[in-house]
Amino acid sequence: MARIPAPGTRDRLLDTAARLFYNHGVHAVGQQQLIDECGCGKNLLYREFPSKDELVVAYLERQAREWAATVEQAIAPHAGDPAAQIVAIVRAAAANVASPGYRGCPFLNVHAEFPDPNHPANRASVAHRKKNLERFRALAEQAGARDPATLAERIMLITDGMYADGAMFGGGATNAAVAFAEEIVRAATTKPA
Amino acid sequence: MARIPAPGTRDRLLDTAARLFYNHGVHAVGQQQLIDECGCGKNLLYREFPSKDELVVAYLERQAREWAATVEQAIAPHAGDPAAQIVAIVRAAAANVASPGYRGCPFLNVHAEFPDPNHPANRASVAHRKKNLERFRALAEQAGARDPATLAERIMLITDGMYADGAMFGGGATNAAVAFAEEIVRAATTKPA
DNA sequence: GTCTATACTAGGATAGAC
DNA sequence: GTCTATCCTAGTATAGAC
Repeated sequence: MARIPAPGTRDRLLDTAARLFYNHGVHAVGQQQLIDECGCGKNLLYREFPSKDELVVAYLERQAREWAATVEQAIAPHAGDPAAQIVAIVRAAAANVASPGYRGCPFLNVHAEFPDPNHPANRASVAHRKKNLERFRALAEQAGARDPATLAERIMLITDGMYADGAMFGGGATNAAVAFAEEIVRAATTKPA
Repeated sequence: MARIPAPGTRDRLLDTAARLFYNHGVHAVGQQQLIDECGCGKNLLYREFPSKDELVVAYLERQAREWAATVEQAIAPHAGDPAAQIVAIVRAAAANVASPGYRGCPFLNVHAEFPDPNHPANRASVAHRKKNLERFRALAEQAGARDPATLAERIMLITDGMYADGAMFGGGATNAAVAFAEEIVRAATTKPA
């Protein structure tokens, strides 16, 4: 069995691709540019990712893993308090949006570049959002929301709106979005008088 | 003075470009494809739009004109009732999102394809959104909102979230978004007891 | 064997000439 | 409307260093 050659190659390619794809858009980045910036040979790129489509999907999966880790870290301190966990996730998203170099939600951006619903990149971005919405819905249910589906939908509206604002205006509305989310979570989970 | 050749040419080019750009994304549409679908010659395209960048900007301006007309029509029946006008605009946006073939906000989509803040298409899309936000703020003020800027920001969050939802899931959250907007407009404009 | 680097194909891009 | 120039794309294959 052949020994694994240059163990970090795949990660290095993926890191470079993620940076370039996010900053310039997928279509604007050529494979040659990726190779140049990564400093590896073309054969390695095509050994690890036989096509650009597969590379784009791997990029989205990498972003999804990163986001999942961010969420885990954000909700851990609020174990047993699902209402606080919802707000903590919004707060983590807001921190991303407010960070320098923010350029919009990578899933929404890729989706805009690949409108064909049969394209693997399109499917991957939609799948990620479905998982996120479902998580909000589950937390809303655990929090005893009167209408968990509606609360989850509203939280998604707020976070997606915040992503758009961050991409366009640089994140001026993040504080307002977090306060908004706090308000509606409180309103949806407290018993009416 | 030379007579104007084929008066409808520019509009026909713009209509075709709008359809193709919106459905497939700007980068995915070649000038040759546009010529083929429009049925005109290459010289006409480059006479009307010397570069693709200018064509993209013209496309955005066309979308902005359409949206402005939609807004005028939506708010006219509610003259003198700025709170109702805000909701009417959200309702008009929701109707767009729910219409077949919806593929996201054209300004957000173009912005995702042109990340360079110095690119004219980027500037055009940001400018359009600034105008929209300002309109919401002015209406919120006229409606006597306690905090017009916050109400406007929240309405923008909701509409942008609705656009993202429509692009990804086909507009399942439009009704929820309109109801949400109605609620917060009412809450922000009614006097507290 | 593992890698970088280069050459190459086939096609599509913008743009301009006529 | 056709034809050309120039460039860039994805992807493959090959040459040569270590």
